[in-house]
Amino acid sequence: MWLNYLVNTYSFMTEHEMNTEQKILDAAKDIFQHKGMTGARMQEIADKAGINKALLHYYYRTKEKLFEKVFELAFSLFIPKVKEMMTSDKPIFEKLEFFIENYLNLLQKHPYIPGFIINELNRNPKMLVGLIEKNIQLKEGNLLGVIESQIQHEVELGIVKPISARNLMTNVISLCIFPIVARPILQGVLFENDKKEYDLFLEQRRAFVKEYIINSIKV
Amino acid sequence: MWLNYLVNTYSFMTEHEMNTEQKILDAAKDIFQHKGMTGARMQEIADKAGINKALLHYYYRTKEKLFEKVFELAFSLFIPKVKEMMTSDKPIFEKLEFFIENYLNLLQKHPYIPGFIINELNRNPKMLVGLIEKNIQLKEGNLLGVIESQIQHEVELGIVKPISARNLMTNVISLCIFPIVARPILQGVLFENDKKEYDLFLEQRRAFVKEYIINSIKV
DNA sequence: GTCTATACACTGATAGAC
DNA sequence: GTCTATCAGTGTATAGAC
Repeated sequence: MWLNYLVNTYSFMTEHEMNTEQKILDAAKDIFQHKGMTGARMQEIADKAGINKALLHYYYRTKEKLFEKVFELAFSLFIPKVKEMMTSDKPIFEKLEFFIENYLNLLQKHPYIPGFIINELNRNPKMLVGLIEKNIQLKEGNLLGVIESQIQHEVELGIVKPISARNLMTNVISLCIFPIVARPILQGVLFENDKKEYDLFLEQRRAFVKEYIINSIKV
Repeated sequence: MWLNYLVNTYSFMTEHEMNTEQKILDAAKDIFQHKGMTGARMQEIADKAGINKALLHYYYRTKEKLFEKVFELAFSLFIPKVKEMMTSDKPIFEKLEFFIENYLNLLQKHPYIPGFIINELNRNPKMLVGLIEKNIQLKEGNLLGVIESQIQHEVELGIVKPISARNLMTNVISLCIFPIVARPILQGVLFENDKKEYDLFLEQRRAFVKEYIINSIKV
C-alpha cells in the first residue's frame, strides 16, 4: 500500500481510495491555504473531508507530510507556467500577451495559492530546495538564457527597448500577482473596501497590464 | 496605569517600564513577523525579550492583544506614507520619484512588514476596519481625489498620458513591494538562489523602477 | 479502510509569593 | 514589577475494535 506513494500517488488505487484521498487533498488545500501550516487544524481538515482525524493520519502519517503534499501540488500548479512561457519560441510580444492572459486566468481560478506559497516560503525557505529543480530547471543552460538572447536579438532589430530579462520578468509577475495577494489592503485603501468595484478593476486590468508591459518595451 | 494606553503609550512611563515594554514589543515584532499570529509562541517572545511568560501576560493580558498592538504599529509605519504621497501637492513626476525612493528605503529597513500585513489581512480582513480610518481617511473627500484631478490636469497640459489613479498606484506599489515579499521565490527562480545577486538586483532596481514608472506615463 | 477512545505534549493564561 | 508553579484547554498522534 505505502508503495503507491513511492511510485505514483494514484496509479494503483481503487476508485474508493482515490475518492477519499482526493477529498482529503481538496479539504487540506482549502484549510492550509486560508490558515497556513501553523493555523490549520487536523480536526478541521478531517471535518471538511467528511472523515475523522484517525483516518487522516492513516493516509498521511503527520500534519507535516500532508502539508508538504499540498504545498507541492500548489507549487507545481503555478511555477511551471513561468518556465513554459520563458522558454517558448514565440516572438516576445506575443509571448508576453499569452503569458499574462493565461496567468491571470490561473490566478482567477486559484486566487489564494500565490499568497500561500509566498507566505510559507518566507517562514521556511528550505522548502524550495528540490522543488525548483523538479519544476523549473532545464536540462542544459539556465532559464533566463532563452528570453535574454531573444530580447537582445529583438533589440538589435530595433523593435524592443533594452531591458534585462530579470527586470522584465519581475515586472510582469509583480503586476499580475500583487493585486491578488494584496487584495485586502488595496481594496481597502483604493476602493473603500468595495468588493464589486475591485472585481471590476481586476477584470479591466487584464487588458491594461498587457498593454502597459508591451508599451514599456516597445520602441 | 491603563490610562497610558489611551493617551500615549509612553508618556507617563518610568524609564524602567519603558524599557521592558519596548523590549517586549521589539521581541513580539520579530517573532510575529517571522511566524505569524498562529505560529508565534508566547514563550518564544518572552525568551527573546529576556523575561518570562507571566510578565508578558502582565503587560498584555492575551496573545491576541499583543498581536493587535504589533500589527497596528506595523500598519501605521507603512500605510500613512501612501496617503502622504498621494495628497502632497508636488508635480506628479516629482511626487512619484519621491515616493518610490522613500518607500524603497522603508522596505529595505523593514523587509518583513509588508508580507506580515498582507498575510494576516488575508486570514482576517476584519482587522482593517478602524485602521484605515485612523491612518488614511481624509477629513473631506476621498484619497484618490487629489491625485486623480492632478493627473487629469497634467493630461490636459499634454505632459502625462491618460491613466487611472488606481492603476497607477497599484503599479507603483506592486513594483516596489512584490520583489520584497516574494523574495524567496524570485530569488530562487530568477537568481539560482544567489542572495548577493538578489541584493544587487534590488539595489539597481531602485533607479529602474522610478524610470520605468515615469516613462510609462510620460507623453 | 474506517471508526471510537485515549495518550501525551504543548500552549495560553492565572495564582500567589516576593 | 517580576518571578515560580500550576491549571485547563487544545492539538497531534496512536491503539485497538470492527
